[in-house]
Amino acid sequence: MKPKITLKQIARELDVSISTVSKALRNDKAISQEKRDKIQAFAKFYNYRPNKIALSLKNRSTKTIGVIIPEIVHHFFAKVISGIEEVAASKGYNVLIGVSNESFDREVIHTEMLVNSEVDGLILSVSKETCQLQDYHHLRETINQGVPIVMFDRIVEEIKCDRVIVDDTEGSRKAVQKLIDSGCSNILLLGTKDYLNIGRYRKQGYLEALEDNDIAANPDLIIKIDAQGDAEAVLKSIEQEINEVFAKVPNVDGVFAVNEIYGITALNVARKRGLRVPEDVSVVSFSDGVLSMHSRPSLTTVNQHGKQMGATAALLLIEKLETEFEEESFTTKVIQTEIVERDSTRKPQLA
Amino acid sequence: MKPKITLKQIARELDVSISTVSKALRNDKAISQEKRDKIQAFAKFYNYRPNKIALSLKNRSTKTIGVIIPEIVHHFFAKVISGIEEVAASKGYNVLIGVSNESFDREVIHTEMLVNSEVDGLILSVSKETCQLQDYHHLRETINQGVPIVMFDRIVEEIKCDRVIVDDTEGSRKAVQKLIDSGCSNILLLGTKDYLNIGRYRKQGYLEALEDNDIAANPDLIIKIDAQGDAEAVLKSIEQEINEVFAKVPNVDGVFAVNEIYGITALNVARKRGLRVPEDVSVVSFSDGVLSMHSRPSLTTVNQHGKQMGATAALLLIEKLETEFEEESFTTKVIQTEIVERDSTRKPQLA
DNA sequence: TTGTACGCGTTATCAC
DNA sequence: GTGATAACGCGTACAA
Repeated sequence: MKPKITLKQIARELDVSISTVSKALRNDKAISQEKRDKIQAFAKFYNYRPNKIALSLKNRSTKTIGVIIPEIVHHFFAKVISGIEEVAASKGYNVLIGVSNESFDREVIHTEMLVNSEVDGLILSVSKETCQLQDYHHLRETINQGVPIVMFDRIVEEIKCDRVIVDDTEGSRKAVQKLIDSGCSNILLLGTKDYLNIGRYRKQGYLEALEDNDIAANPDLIIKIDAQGDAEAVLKSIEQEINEVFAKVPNVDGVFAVNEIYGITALNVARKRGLRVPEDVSVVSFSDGVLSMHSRPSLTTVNQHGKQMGATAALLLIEKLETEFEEESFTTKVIQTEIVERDSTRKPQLA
Repeated sequence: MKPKITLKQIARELDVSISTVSKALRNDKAISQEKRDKIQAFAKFYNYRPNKIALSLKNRSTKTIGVIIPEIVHHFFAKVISGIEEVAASKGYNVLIGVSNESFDREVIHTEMLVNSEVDGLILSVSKETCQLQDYHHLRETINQGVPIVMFDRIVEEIKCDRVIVDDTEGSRKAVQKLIDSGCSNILLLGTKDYLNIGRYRKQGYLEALEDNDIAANPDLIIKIDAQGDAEAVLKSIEQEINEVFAKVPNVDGVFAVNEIYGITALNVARKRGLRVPEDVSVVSFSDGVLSMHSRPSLTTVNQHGKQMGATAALLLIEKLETEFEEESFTTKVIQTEIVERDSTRKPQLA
């Protein structure tokens, strides 16, 4: 039954000035012990809390971090947010979230809304559409307005800002090397369109690993999936694409998928075709989810450490926000991936 | 290269008063057409945007909704947020997120931070710990401060507020009925501790379905999982519990799990024991995730419609925020569940 | 030791 | 038509 109370009300109630109350509450020795005690007790009783909006206006800082992601119903992004949230909370920051839904327009709208004095800084992963359109004016303006940006995962190389990325190329290389080490030589790459950096880099890692081992790349074994629609439809379409490859190139003995869904689907398709996993065909995928742990056989993955990415991005941003003299220097943090070996790959054949 | 610009700066630049600028920008006919045009052009050129913080202070409304959830790396909650976000964005609201991590203290801290003039209203699902401690002072205070609350999923019956819940009991009843219809009679319930409403209600639905069909409940077939720790460890422990039941009661022919993980795990355990799914044992689970679609066989589930829950909660809240005369009336919306039939259950035996 | 005045950016009211 | 003023809630430099 206590409505919000302000300094002014306390002042009137206790018959002192507002600034006396303000000082008393910050325990300013200029105020007599007696008054301090009295005011503090009163404030405590009425559960006084400084109005954050007023403070934000005064301090020109909202202690709030904006986060814009393409999609929240996605384990990777959820993990990133959890990392951001944890760090932010520990440093006294709030997290304001916008979801672009892979749309350029919504990304721009969210950026403008958030940057408009609502957040001190922005963490974002650009939408697919933005990658395609290559229109980054909203990001430039944000930075010009003095709001620092940290990009993660899907970064834009043309924009100068702090970045947190995964060692995509290296992660892929390691994954494919693992397949090769366990005896695979006809390795299918389940990738995405190249306009996404992750699609490009992961393909590059795949190619590097082949080259390292003097295996010629087979174009038939590189497919770029670009399915759209609802989940069930996408699944069907992926299944079909994979099926076609298996039909065309019967001696496929390894699959490297750029994400978990593709990996699981490949695994299921292979088994439906009567192939044993991992005996006949091994599967590794990049991963951001929970599917790999629960599939049968469980899926060997390249762990992206989403939570760590989020935490790193938040630390980078808060550090920038809290250092006075901002020389124009930008950091790029590369989060190392890690292969989590499960049952969809064979142990390396030692000699 | 345009730093933030304020009314004051425009006024000085154009040598008029601040209020003239303010009026001109809102196209007030009191200002001469000439000046209006000039000011508007100038403002547009410098990309003027009213400072939201100042507006919040003035209007005593932040156009921001606070959301507190126990866990964000969880498909169900991610979906709820996506529903909230979508509705909020369409109504011009922002979403501020706090994650309690199932901790009472963190829930309280987040509540206090958010309610402290930062948000106009709160949407929340209480943490497990809060359910156990039954300490709801932070929620009461929030409401007393005039900040409306909408609870979803994990609600607190002692607190009067709007609610969005799933028809847990009915959903469970339907699921178990489905198992019975397809010929099951020894149905294992994989539940959780009763202090969570969802645990209690889902068990109740299970019991109701049995009773409806004159099947006596077997205590050995009702287990309450309460695993904690990291994901892999939890998984092992669940597997073991399920294994023990199968060993003790060999004629189990159906499993009803209160969540997807338990369902998938049961499915995997059954198959590892050489049982065929769905021929020997059928499995149905409540679901909030993506596992069910990708498992083999795919899992029949009770869909919770998380996104719809979020959207409904947001609508309820915004409606309350935007209606002037708030009579003390609270709504409880029940979101209907829906059985999504996949391959872990047999088709009903017709006669 | 306490109070006054000012500014953060905005809008609304009222005077000129 | 236009501008000065007050108010939202706070903190702080400065005056008393």
